[in-house]
Amino acid sequence: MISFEFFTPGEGIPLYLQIVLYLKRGIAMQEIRDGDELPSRRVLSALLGVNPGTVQKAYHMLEEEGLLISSQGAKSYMHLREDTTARIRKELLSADVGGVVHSLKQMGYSLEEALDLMKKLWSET
Amino acid sequence: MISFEFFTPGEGIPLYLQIVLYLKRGIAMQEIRDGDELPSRRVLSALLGVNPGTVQKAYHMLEEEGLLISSQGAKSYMHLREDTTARIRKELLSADVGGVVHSLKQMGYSLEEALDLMKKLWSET
DNA sequence: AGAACTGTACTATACATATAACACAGTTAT
DNA sequence: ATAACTGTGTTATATGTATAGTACAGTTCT
Repeated sequence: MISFEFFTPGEGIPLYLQIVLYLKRGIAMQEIRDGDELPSRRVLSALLGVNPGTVQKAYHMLEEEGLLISSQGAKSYMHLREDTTARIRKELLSADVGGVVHSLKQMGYSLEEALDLMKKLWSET
Repeated sequence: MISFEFFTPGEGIPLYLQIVLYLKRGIAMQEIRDGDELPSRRVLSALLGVNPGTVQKAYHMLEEEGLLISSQGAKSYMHLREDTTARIRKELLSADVGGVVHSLKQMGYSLEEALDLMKKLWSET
């Protein structure tokens, strides 16, 4: 059963996307594998303190991406092919890091300053 | 007059916040200085192709932060004290880079991998 | 004084997000 | 078979974001 113990809701980005993102990160670091069982919509919504419809929206989006399989009445499972992990990993990286590179460049940072900054923030957290 | 020629609208984050962010980045890199004149609500909205109310929301938020001064009928100007630049710079960095450091750590990346990744994306863009 | 600009403030509409409260059908375990 | 779970769908409500259109008051320039 996939755990959500490290899920920490943030701000500025829709809840259902945060759930999607959390699971994709789990896929990227291979903590979530093919066939893993997901909490039901009702259970997860109670666990996270959000609406069942919000969880449904997240699960449904993952199903449309082919990462999740669900059928009426039965439990839901992850569906990950061999090349899926690498694809998700690449997708997340370009979205996460790419945005920051853009910001730092616009703020006039050099690559060296950006690297130093990342080192500093990495050790602080 | 403050220029918006490098403003490129993104997705997933509200337009009025993107305008606020763009100006704060200009402040952080000291391209925008105390007393600088801003485009009027109508002019900027036409320039960016967005609604005047969206620009007003952005300007109003900056005014509430004390970074902008506007009075009825007159033009709007930036209002930046000595310590403001450093404060904004710090605020942006912790928000931008801090979020990515968190993501990369959650995805199981090492500092070295993160640095390599930033170098790669820096040269690509 | 008049024209053209400025900020400010409404109204109405539309869409996305999130909530609550249901209902119904299929699966699983006892 | 029954109970308790599962996925799926509906309705209604509320809030935030973004749009269009309009209006009014103050400022600036000629």
